[in-house]
Amino acid sequence: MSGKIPGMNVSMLGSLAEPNRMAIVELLRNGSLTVGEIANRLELSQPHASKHLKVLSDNGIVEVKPEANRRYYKLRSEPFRVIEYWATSFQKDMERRLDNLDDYVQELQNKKQ
Amino acid sequence: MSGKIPGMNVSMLGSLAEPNRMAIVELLRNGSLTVGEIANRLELSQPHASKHLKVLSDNGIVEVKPEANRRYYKLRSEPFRVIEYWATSFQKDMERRLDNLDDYVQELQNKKQ
DNA sequence: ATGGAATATAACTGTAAAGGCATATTTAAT
DNA sequence: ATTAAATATGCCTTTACAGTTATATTCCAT
Repeated sequence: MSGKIPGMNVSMLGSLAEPNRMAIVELLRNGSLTVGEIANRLELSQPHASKHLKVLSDNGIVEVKPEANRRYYKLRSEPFRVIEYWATSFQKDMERRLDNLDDYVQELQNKKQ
Repeated sequence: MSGKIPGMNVSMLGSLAEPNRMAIVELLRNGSLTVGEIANRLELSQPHASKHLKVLSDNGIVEVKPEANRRYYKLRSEPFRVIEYWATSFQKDMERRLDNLDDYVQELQNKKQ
């Protein structure tokens, strides 16, 4: 069962486009943390932290490792590879268009009519 | 360690994290387009397209070149460079942590208490 | 088994943003 | 001058989601 290659999708981006969730992600750069630790450091209520972590988890940004009472959340690397690839592809397209002078050609065509 | 990435902010990500705006951005891969062309191809109302373009413009994703009656929108490259750099920095941090066995160390520390 | 700690979740509220409609503004053409 | 085309913007409604509170669940310790 070859897993489908997860592409770029808006909901993944959306999960990162929220201040508290971005703060969580930045916090997890340094390694895994429990819900309580995350809530404490970011001064969020526990349910609030859990909710944001669920969004991040549903979008594949983080993964959980239960350890007795606690749940350790940590970043997954895949979404960041996907985002990097996506962003790079845009830069390549833009460079290519510059090389081919598509802009200039298109501009001329537009002025023709 | 590993501070914030200059230029990366959630509202920029948020401007891309909406289906119609993502569609606009993908459409603009091929070059600049007018509001009307964008609205037609994506089957959006003209005001709707204009509104989304304003969000993208306010966040530096696109730039405008007025040409008589029309306004040509095209992608800016900077935000994509910023996003790529940001995503790359996360992968580097994760690789580094793997190399340093930070996970293991942290796990031990956590179990100590 | 009982109590407490850590976490998840359901129900609720408030607010911000998407989407639609009408209109203002700018420019070209006649 | 007048008309038409392209675009922006303001107002309105609806929907989505962040945030709070209360409660349920799970696990450990005694």
